[in-house]
Amino acid sequence: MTDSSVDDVEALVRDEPAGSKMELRLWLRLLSCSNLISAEIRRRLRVDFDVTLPRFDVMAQLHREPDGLRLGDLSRRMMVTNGNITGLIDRLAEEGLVVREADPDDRRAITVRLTRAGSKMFRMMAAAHETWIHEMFGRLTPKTLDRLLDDLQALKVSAAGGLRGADPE
Amino acid sequence: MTDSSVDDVEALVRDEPAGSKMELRLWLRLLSCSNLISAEIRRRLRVDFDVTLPRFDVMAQLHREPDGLRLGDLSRRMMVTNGNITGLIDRLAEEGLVVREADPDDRRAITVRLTRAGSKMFRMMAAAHETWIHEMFGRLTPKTLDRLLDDLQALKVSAAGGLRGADPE
DNA sequence: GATTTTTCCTTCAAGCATAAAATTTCTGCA
DNA sequence: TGCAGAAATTTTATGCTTGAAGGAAAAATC
Repeated sequence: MTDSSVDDVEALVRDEPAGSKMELRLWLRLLSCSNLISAEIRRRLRVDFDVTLPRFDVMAQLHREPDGLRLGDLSRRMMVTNGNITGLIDRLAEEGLVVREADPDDRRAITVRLTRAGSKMFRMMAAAHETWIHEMFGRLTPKTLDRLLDDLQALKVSAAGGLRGADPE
Repeated sequence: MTDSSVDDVEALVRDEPAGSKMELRLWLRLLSCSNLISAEIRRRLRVDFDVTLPRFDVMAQLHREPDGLRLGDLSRRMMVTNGNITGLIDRLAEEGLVVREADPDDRRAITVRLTRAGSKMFRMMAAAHETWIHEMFGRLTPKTLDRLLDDLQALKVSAAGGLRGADPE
């Protein structure tokens, strides 16, 4: 048993309604930013390229690995479940954008990579995507941008430390 | 025609790979924060209360309106489509947490409100939710918290201005 | 070498979310 | 009055996502 149990008790005893409300507001604001932007990106991917965001994300990962990725690696990188990846790759393969390849050394494993068509398609989408991001983020000053990058990193660390079952070390 | 068209041209002509990369990094970081936190909240809602986040969100809206809300208002507040709300309310009604009520003045409209059981359930979940948020956001200093609140507001404004079809005024 | 455990992937059932089309009801207007 | 159009909701088809269960292959253990 470590000091963490003491911290827990203190956290339960301490009541700070003001601080809690601020934290809640921040969470809601973060969520609305994220949703606003991702909804717009989804919309543009659909209208301009007839592609969904998850498909785009898969292709982005594969584009960085010309030799392909195992399905398990893909699901870990995208932080989604295995079953999800199976379906996404099914659909992308139907469209001829990716191919599944058996691993000669491990018959359980399957490697996926972009086809030539998939790679070409991704490069077009990535260029558009970058300009979209600039349209939406471009009104931030470089200073604000830097600050957000830092502060969100701090938030990420804070949140990761608050995960249930997180190791307090 | 305003000065904004001039800005647009300049934005197109200007090429700033460094700035664009920073913007992309910021977007990915924002997304990973948002996903990390919302995944944890979803997990805890499921484990502790056997409830999904969308259901929790609906109940949160209804809890603020004891007289109930029309389905259309609900879908606008939650920024989701009408069809989505129909299904969510179906399921919540099956569980006895909300009730649909016909509007006597407008036979097209339907008002939804929390039942007593739904209200009780929501109050329990909301209390837990607040402590979860504190566990994840509590390591941020008040200064960082304020700064994030401001900077995310600026991002929201920037992004809203970059929506396709957005009025440049 | 045989048995257990782990890893990798797929399948399944349920729920969430969207866009587009359909239904019912109301409103405005000629 | 009659009727065109708008508004509120539902339906439909499709796709994403999850958690849990299952099967096949590899690795670890005895």
